[in-house]
Amino acid sequence: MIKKDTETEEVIKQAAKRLFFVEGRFNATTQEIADAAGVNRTLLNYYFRSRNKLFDLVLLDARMHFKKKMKFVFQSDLSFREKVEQFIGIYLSEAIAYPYLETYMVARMNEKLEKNEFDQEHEEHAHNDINKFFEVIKKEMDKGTITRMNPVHFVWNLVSLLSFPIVMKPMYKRLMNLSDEE
Amino acid sequence: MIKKDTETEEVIKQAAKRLFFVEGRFNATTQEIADAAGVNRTLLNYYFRSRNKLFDLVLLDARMHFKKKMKFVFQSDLSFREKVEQFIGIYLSEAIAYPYLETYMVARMNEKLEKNEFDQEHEEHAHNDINKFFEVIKKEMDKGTITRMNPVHFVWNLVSLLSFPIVMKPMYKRLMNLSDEE
DNA sequence: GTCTATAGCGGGATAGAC
DNA sequence: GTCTATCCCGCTATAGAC
Repeated sequence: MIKKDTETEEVIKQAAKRLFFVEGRFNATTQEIADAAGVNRTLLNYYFRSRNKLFDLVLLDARMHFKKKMKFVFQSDLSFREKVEQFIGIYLSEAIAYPYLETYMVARMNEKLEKNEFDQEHEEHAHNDINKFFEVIKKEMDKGTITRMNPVHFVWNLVSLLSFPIVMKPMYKRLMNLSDEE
Repeated sequence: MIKKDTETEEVIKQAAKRLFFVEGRFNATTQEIADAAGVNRTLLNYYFRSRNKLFDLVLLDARMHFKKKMKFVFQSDLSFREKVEQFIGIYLSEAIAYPYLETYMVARMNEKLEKNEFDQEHEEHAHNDINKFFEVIKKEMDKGTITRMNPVHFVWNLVSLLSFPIVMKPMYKRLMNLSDEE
């Protein structure tokens, strides 16, 4: 059956996303992805040229998606407190929807660093976005709303508390007797 | 050259440890490990029967090592505050010596969960140790030294703040312009 | 655009000589 | 205990028919 252009492509990407970020199957083979998508394995090559390209694309997609949401919050005219609350809200809902995303990013990044395949391309944008956020925090400290500290540390602490439980869940769920109460 | 019994075995294990936990090369092949150890590839099979067995063994070793150190602290007669400080100290020095250990554990664990290969064996011991720690914390709350809360959450927060930076370092080092100040 | 068939390689594991 | 040679499998990628 002939599908509308790029439809199959999307199906494959969604399947890959689910495998990687929802189920945590980091070393999924092309066959497994194809099965999950309900398509023939060779179509992955047809659409994405290689396994690695697909991996990169899916990861990039996820980052863009998250960034767009965040940008929206920070460019709004909410109060600082509201912005942070929004940030937390989005962060958590994303993390619940894609519990393995962060772990996957770390794993992939290590792989790349090993092979010196790291691409600077999208790095500068990230720097800009984050630096803007730092500026906002600094202003807030000048106002005395939050304790003065290195803005880097502020974000760091925030993200630590939010993200760690997600990353470590599969592990500590076993070690302690936890339900999903956190 | 014939080496003293189990010496080569140790060399291989050390090499694997370094690759996994220090360099973060999670998908290292048997060949790479052998090269790093300066031995023939087939010796890995000779000593450990299979790649997976080696992986498991190295991981188990690391866990034991950490546990032993921790046990020593908790069985001492230090004050609660001192115990926590010791805990933090050990945790950080371990994390600096083996920056990828935690990430590796999470990655391996996901792999195992995928394949339902999870072994309960060493789980009960871990439960016991952690439950003891929980008891200590509870007593401390009764004394009013620390805010009353679920002990699980106390440990959780502590470990979050300690561990997250280590796990995420390779990632955020790139995103922000960080040295190793943390 | 989708499939079948096949090439080709890289990796894990084992046999057997030394 | 260590090495060489070899087997075998799983996976990616591509050629070519439909």
